[in-house]
Amino acid sequence: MPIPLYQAKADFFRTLGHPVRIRVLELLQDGPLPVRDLLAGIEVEASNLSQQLAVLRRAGIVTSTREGSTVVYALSSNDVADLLRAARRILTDMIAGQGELLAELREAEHTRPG
Amino acid sequence: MPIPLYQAKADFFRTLGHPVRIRVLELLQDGPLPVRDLLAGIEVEASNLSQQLAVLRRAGIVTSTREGSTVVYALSSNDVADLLRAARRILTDMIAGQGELLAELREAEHTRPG
DNA sequence: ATAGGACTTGAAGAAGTTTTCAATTGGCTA
DNA sequence: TAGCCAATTGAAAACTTCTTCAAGTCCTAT
Repeated sequence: MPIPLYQAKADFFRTLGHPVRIRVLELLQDGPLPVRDLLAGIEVEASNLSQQLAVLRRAGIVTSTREGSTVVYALSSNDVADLLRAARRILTDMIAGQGELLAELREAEHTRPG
Repeated sequence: MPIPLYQAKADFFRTLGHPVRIRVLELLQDGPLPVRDLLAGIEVEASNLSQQLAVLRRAGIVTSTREGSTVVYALSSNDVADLLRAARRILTDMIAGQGELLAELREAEHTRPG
């Protein structure tokens, strides 16, 4: 019994839905990095970062390989970078759109609808 | 104090992270629809659908307009449709990738690492 | 005004996720 | 092999989201 595609999509987006996980993916967009560097770039405790990396690993979004005493993470597909770019575009538009909405709302306070 | 972009992104993805919400967005990809039609296309109680529509509305991803006694929903930007397509592509790749991974794992059971 | 249909809302409990801390593993060097 | 650093794990508590149900709004027709 295969998981329906809409469920898989929802799971995938839910996996992206955490600020630490987003920052990890953004940092990995320019190439693989050791945990040490992720830790330096994100304000979070080591054990919390590890938990979030585990979520990304379980979802198959990143891969980890041990190199000596450090562990290096990488995006498992560069389509993920595309997706993050698409999301940035949408968000930019939406924030701009909300700016307009806000302006309309402010106007509405003065020019009450008839 | 503006919300950091990585937080906005995480919130946005979290909003997409629910099977009913994904199906709503998929149904709206081809144009606006009244709630009645969404309800016909998704196996969920009316009140549950309403709750999920409210989540999408609050996030600014869909808009609703009342037309007589029915309410019509639409995507607020067609970039959302692009994003869903990007997600479908990634998911397809990932599922294929996981097929390979599975094959490797099965092999590993027989050819134990030395 | 009343009834009925379409949709939404509020609130409470159930279910799921996140954070945190202590304990643990794996590798390196003395 | 002892000690250390890097990273991970398990488990409990704190928090958030989801589902459900009863009650509510808004429109249309009688």
